[in-house]
Amino acid sequence: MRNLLEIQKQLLPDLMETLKRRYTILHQIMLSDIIGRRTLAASLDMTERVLRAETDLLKSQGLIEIESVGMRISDAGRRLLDLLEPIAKSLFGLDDLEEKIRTTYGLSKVIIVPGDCESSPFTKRELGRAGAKALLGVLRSDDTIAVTGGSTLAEMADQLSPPLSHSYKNAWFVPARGGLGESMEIQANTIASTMAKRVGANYRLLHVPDLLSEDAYQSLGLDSNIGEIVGIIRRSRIIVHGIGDALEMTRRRNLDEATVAEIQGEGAVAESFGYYFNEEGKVVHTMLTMGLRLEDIMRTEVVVGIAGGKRKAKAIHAMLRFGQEDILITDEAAAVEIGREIDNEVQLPL
Amino acid sequence: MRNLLEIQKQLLPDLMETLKRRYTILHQIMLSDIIGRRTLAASLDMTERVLRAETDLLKSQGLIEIESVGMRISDAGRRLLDLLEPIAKSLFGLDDLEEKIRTTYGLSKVIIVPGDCESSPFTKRELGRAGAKALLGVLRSDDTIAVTGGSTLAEMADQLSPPLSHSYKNAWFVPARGGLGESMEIQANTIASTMAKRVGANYRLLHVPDLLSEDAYQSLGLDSNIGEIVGIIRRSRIIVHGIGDALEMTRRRNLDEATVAEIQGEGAVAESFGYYFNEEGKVVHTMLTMGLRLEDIMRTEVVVGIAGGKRKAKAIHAMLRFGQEDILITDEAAAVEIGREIDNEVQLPL
DNA sequence: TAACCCGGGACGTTTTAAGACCATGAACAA
DNA sequence: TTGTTCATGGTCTTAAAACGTCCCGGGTTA
Repeated sequence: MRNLLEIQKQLLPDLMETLKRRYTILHQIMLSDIIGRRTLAASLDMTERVLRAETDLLKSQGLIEIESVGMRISDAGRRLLDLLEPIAKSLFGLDDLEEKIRTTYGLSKVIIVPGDCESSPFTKRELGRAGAKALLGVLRSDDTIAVTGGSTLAEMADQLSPPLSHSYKNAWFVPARGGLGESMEIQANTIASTMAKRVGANYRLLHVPDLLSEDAYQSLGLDSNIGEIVGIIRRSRIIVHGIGDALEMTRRRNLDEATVAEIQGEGAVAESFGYYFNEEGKVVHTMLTMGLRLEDIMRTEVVVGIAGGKRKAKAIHAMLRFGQEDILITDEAAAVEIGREIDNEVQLPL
Repeated sequence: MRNLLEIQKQLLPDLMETLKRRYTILHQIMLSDIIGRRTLAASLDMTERVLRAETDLLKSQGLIEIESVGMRISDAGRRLLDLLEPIAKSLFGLDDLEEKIRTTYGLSKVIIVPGDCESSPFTKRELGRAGAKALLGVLRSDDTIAVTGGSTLAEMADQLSPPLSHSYKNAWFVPARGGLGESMEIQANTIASTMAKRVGANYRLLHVPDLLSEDAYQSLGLDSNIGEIVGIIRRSRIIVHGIGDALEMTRRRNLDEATVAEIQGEGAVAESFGYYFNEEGKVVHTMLTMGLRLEDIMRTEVVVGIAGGKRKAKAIHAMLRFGQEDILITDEAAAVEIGREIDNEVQLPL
């Protein structure tokens, strides 16, 4: 059932909006027993004219009856509404959840794609698409954008397609951090260059390992070339970062057991751009690396976090508590978990 | 799955059109491997510009890839097509069937509503709605319309709602025939008056029984009042008639056993406006009654037949072979049967 | 009976879709 | 190598649809 909608959404991107709108109108008419056009328009916050177009359609479909005293739902309309209810629930459910998360943590935007990244590669792709769309929504023509690595970011880069007739040839994509000992495709460097190519922008790479010894850090810091690119990175207006589970990231970074134990001992649950966060969103561990620093993130105008899957819910939630996110892209599985935790928190003080 | 599609058809009738269009385009691109805009536009009979709008959208959805050599379907597009196939079948199946029936019997229009009248009252209602819509499509402001009786016609009358801003106050609705010994709601007289009222037209009634003795026929024929209304009936520009199973109609008319046996013996399968037809569409039995005669039907401009349900498929088919129909409104159950029979016919000569 | 709200009509404005052309570039055949 | 063909993508103009807004006659209600 739900599946069909997802399929159609690809061919009819504005299907959901229309469906929601008409459902809402029909629903409102049902609730109101009988209601006039102007009153209805006001209560739904629509202009009279567009409402009229919709009600004319509903009438021609036999879903409502229009009389001189106003509009009322027909039997067919009532039946349709019944059939539509479960669909509408899930349709509006995510909206509500987006709004809840948004207001709770003061974000400017939250996007939840239906499904679960962990179980479906399609959902992961959708997550990437949503991220790409969100990025294009905030991207200006001469921006500098710092991106981290990770498979989700890689997917996002793949899904990034330049909008028709808009030039980003003065924009710069840079990696937020150095390279991890991982496959090429999900390196921050790779992602920065892919994104740049896809939208017709420029890119700079940071050729240093993510994890540095004190010595190496000092000596590399003196390199003028590296210094320059780090300077660019730190002045980014936009950061797009994945969010990782702390434990998983220690493994991916191949940290030694002592360090892993230390990080775990500090209660770290989330990792992003080289910092480890505990459940309260406090930084509990910092890695000595080149690239973005905590203070840069604080002053960055647009911080876009992107991650999905139930297993990452805790980590995402920690990042939200950290409080620097502006836009969150996640999936239903993670969002539902986060919503649950928000409810628990609210109930505790009672 | 199918269910949701039906719901959407009600709430999003316009989106279904675009869904079809985009599916067709995507499908064609898939079949063509790689194809240019102009070539594709020509093969789909669209102008280049509107095709371009669609392909731009398909591209932005990541369903096709546009290169300098032309357009080709992407992996995601191919997957989507697979998923969409069963849906498209039901979306297009009926259209194809309509066209097949239409061309086979030289009709001007065939409308098939999804479902089965016999099993679902909703389908019957839809049949009525479709009939009403079709009638309004051919109705002029000063027409005379003859209608028969029957439950389907009654439903059609109920679903008839006057189109916005069009006056039929010079139109006349008349019954095609006299009254049957049946319930009031499905009398031709009742239906004619209901329809007339609903579109703001006039009506005349024919107060004679459907079945007449020779004597009665002669004497009533001399009545000037009846003569006048029969004259109007016979000059109708439009006839809307139900189609009945022959056997069933003999029962409804309460014919005596001898007559029933006679009609059956003649191979009658269909009944409409008082005539019985065999499988080949030949009139095999005529009832002595007032109202429309065969020769009137021959010269009538617009003959609209409306009936549904698998059980009536044979009868409908016989009427099509009779060859006087212009518009046929039926349901999926009957149409599928008819389609099957057409296929058999075509294959026989091979 | 007066005030109010209804649907439906009308109209000017704005936005969107469509049509028509052209520039440019890759592929291909001579 | 060069000319031709067909592709995309851009732009300009025009036609049409959508929209905001106001008004009118009619029915309902206080």
